[in-house]
Amino acid sequence: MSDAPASTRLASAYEPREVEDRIYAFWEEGGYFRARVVPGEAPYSIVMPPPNVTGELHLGHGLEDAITDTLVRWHRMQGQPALWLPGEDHAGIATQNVIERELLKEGIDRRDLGREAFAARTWQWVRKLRPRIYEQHRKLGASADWSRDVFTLDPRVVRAVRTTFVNLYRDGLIYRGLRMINWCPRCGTALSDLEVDYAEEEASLYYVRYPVVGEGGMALPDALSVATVRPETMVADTGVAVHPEDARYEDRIGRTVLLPVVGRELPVVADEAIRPEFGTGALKVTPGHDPLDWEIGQRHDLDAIVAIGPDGRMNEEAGPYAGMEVAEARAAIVSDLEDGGFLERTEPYTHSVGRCSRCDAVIEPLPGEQWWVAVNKEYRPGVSLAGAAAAAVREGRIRIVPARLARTFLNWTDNMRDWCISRQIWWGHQIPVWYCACGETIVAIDDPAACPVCGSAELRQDEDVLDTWFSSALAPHADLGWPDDSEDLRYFYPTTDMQMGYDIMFFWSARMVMFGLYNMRAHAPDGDIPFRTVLFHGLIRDANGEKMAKSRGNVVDPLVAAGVYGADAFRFALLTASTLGQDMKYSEERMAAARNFANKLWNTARYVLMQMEGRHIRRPLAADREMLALEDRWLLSRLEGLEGEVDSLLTAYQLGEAGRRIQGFIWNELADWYVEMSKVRLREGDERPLAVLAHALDHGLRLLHPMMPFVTEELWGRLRERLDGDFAVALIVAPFPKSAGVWRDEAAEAAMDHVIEVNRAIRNLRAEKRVAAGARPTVYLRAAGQADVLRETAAATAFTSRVEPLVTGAGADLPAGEYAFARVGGTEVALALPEVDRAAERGRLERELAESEGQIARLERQLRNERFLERAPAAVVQGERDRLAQAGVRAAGLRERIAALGG
RNA sequence: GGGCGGUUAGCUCAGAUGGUUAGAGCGCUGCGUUGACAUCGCAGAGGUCACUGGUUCGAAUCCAGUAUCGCCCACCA
Repeated sequence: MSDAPASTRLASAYEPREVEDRIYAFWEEGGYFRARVVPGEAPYSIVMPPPNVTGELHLGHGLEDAITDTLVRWHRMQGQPALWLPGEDHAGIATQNVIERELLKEGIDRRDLGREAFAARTWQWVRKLRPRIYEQHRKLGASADWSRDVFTLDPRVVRAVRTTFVNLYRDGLIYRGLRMINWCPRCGTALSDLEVDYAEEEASLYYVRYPVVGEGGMALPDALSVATVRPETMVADTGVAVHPEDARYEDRIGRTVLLPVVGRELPVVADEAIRPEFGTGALKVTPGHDPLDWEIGQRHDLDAIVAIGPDGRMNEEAGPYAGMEVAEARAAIVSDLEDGGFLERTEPYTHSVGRCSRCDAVIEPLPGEQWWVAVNKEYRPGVSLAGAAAAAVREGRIRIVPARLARTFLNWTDNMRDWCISRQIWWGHQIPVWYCACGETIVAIDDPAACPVCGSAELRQDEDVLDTWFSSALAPHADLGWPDDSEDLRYFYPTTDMQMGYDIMFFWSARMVMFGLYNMRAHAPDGDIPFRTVLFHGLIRDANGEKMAKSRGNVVDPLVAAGVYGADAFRFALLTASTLGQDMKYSEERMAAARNFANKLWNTARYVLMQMEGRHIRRPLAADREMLALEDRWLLSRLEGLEGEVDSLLTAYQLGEAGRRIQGFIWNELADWYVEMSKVRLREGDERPLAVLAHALDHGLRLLHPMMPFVTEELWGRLRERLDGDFAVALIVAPFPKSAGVWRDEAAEAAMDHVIEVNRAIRNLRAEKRVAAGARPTVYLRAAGQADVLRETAAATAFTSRVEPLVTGAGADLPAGEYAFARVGGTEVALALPEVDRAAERGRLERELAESEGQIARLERQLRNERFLERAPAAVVQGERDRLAQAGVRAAGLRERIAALGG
């Protein structure tokens, strides 16, 4: 791009398609994404939340790329070695489901294929998907270090996972245990609590009569009623429970009831967990199918019968109902209960039903042998996985943005329960545990060759794989090389920032903190945390506020949006659409607006470059300030103010606000005012604006580059050829502007504000009075304090407002004739008119007077308030006095003019 | 049952530590082809900042409460 001929004119509209690929290739060829280790320099590092290899990127990834790339580029431009570490996630259940669906299309069941072949097939898919994911990131301009790309099944990650597993196991933080689990019958695996989504669903509450058994096993006419939403689990009932202090059932405790239909005798036990006010106050206890019942069963030594199989069908324990789906069995049992006279009544009932977050199947609570992480067990005195994570946030070692989400984070870590990490699927990190026929269990990082006890080589590896989030939890340190003591790990860890949607706060951030602190604990107190700051962005919904989902058909492909509007526009639109932590609605209009901004920037640059054509420009020096015109000093002062604002906003992660301010400067100050004012001077041979234009464009492009990298790089490349000075070879590595404070000029800003307001007043009068567009009426500017300023900018006023301005003192007389009047501060604007509608003019002036008097009344009230005078800062009080004085002058002028118009 | 967020112009949203007459984009109205840009320019209309009370010289902003929409967490038979 730097070899573009200097005479090349820019197209009149920005064409992203002709720029983006070329610029991205230019960056890659320059190696700018590759982070170097520079001892002594503080690095910046951020790990990409690895997209699942299930498919293409969605809008959320687009937003993440925009956020991350902005931060990385900003730090890179500040000279820091900046690492954006990309990756992809194998996404166990999600990917397995995708492949299963693919196979199903070919009529193949994965079980017929076998584990090995299934994995081979899935690897094939991964090899196809990863390049597509890279391609998408590239289109969006992501300056990630692809040379360090990590896939969560890479051998080195496998080693990190196994090492973590073994260490946790040896510390007693991983154990195998029989517990109540969430079973997805569709996926055929256990799930963690987080992977179950609960939703209210309409159901029925069945009241069922359990006859009381008398002495000798005779059924009495007496019965005990229970209420249940799951009558099909009756076949696995092993007791009935009541509250110990429930007077209604006092005499039933310890007796026996008869399970209808099945005919089994069940003990009546007393348990504190029973809520006497619910239903009948008596609970049928089914330890095999309900978490609460499981606990009650444990306390009272009741058997756990499992009557629903892993496939979600009733099994042989269900007797006559065996083989039925749960719903079928429910209907059949209800019908049988009715026939037997056991069904007392049925009421409609709404309760929450858990469904698999991956496939939406209804979750069955089942007892199962699974691997667990003991999150609350201490591995050092007073330190547990969950406790350490909470402490890191409480103590401020890890900062959460927005801060309010720290409460949510802590609420989770403070109440965390053991984490079920084993999954009965094939795609993932197989658990590094081997069983020998002799009974020995081997837990090891490397595959063992033989049993250390009996020497047998006949070892069977545990068939389960780990929860995908187990490997994700290692992301920062494992991606940087842990368990090796790699140079990257030493230099880039702890990472600086982390960024993700708040929806995966618990899945990912909390677990990364737990495992980071555990695995890196030798580097405590400061080197153990996985990241210093974690940002949680909101979710992108569709234009109606609905969650985007493939099943709803409302997803927007980021590449399509970026293709239509340009990657820069896409990024800028998302960054400025909302604030961190807040959801946003996707809006085509916003995309178009951002596209228009890119085009505005393009054309502003086009103008500047055309003016510079054939010259070499020296940038303005603060020492020459007195040589510059008012608007020059104004623009440079505004620019420097902007640089300070952008710096503090980006430091505070207020990316959107920073973007809006840069846009405001470029469009409303540089393009709308400075460029317009420069035209007249340049035409008359005053070349001073060139240096100012070039400098403002240069810095504007630098400020905007992190958010809109393509168009800025393209333009900057053309600009640097014509600017003197020691320039970086590319904008991506050019220094980010820092406000040096040399150009701040409050007097110039105040003066230009006045000039702008005067011009606005003139144009307003023109429009109101319907002065013909081509007419150049005289305008008298009777100025009190700002006469010099108005004279200095008179040529610009003449040009931009299409008038002949005459600046006079405040008291100067006006030639006879008709005028339209306006007042701006100490300046009275009198626009000469061919004729005037007296009544209309009088009405307008009276409206203005009323407004002015209202303001005066308010200010006087304020200034009579002694407490205000006493307590408000002097500057504020003075400001109010000044305003009152101005309002007085304005009102007086209006009254004078109304009088002059006569009755 | 706990916790959190939203409520600001017709629409979508900004308003970081309380301080001019509350902003932007889109939309709307009027005018405009002045060689950077019609993906544009100029001007304009449009808001009791959800409501009530409080703190303060001063509140969209801080506090308490209310309404409403939404989200998260919790073993709601």
